[in-house]
Amino acid sequence: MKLRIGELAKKLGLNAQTIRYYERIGLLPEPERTEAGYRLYRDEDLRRLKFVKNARNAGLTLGEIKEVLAFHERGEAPCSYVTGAIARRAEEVDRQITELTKFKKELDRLHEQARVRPAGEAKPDRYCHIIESVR
Amino acid sequence: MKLRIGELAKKLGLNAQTIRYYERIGLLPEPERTEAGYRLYRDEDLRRLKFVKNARNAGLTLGEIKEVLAFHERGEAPCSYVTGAIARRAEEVDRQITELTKFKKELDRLHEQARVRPAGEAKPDRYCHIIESVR
DNA sequence: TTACACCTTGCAGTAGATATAAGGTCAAGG
DNA sequence: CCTTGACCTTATATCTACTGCAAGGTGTAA
Repeated sequence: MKLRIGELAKKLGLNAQTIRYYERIGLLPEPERTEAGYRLYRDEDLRRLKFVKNARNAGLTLGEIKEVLAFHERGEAPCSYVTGAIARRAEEVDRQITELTKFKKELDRLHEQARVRPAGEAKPDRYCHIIESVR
Repeated sequence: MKLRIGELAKKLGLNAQTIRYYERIGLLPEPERTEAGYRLYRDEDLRRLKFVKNARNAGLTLGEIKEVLAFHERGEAPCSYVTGAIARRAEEVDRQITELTKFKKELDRLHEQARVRPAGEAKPDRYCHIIESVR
């Protein structure tokens, strides 16, 4: 019924350290403890942490997730905030894909450069002709 | 002829702090100083920093760049090392593009979800139906 | 009893910078 | 001569999202 931190971690595929970290930064409430001081998590905690994990998977930062949880605590629907965060993230991802695609082309070109002028022919005024040919 | 850190930074589109940081981690040698202690950079320093910037643009980590510069200092051609680093990076970039593309699809789906069930209809047992629908 | 897995806290480290504080230098204008 | 402002100095903290480690406590099974 009640889980210790290792069990909770395993259940969600997280590191126990990560869960403690989330608690420290206020993303998770302080849980109940056993007499020996072990953290004990209830279903509610499991749900909350699952939510955090999903939100991370959706690309929200921990800061944004904290915001969303704050909405929840105030009894407000965070959905419009979430929608905004997701839209921002989607745009960023789009930009990243564009960047990386250009970058990949450049890397392939550099790799070609490496083949063209073989290694060993170092000139003293150059660090490396491959890098030197970066555009 | 000789540049102060701000001029060097502007010339290369870098932050002066970044240049000091590079010096601190041993990527750049300690430059000459004026009597007042201001750093003075020569053409050689400019070339070296330009190289570092290019290598960063090529996706090498600062650690890898350090390696490459060490080759240079030993009078060896770093090109085969560089070729390896670039190949590794290219593979990684490919993986990232694949990941991000999947992720973008998921974000778009989530955005669609947000439209489907309008905000305001919060149920008490849920944090946010958008996030809850993350796969 | 001893081995072992698990838990605790606290602190340090990662990459690659960027920001801030508190102060020194230098040239121009009033 | 003095001030203003841009620039420089160092040292330290901050950012993100964790991860690792040390030193020790707990709980159970052989």
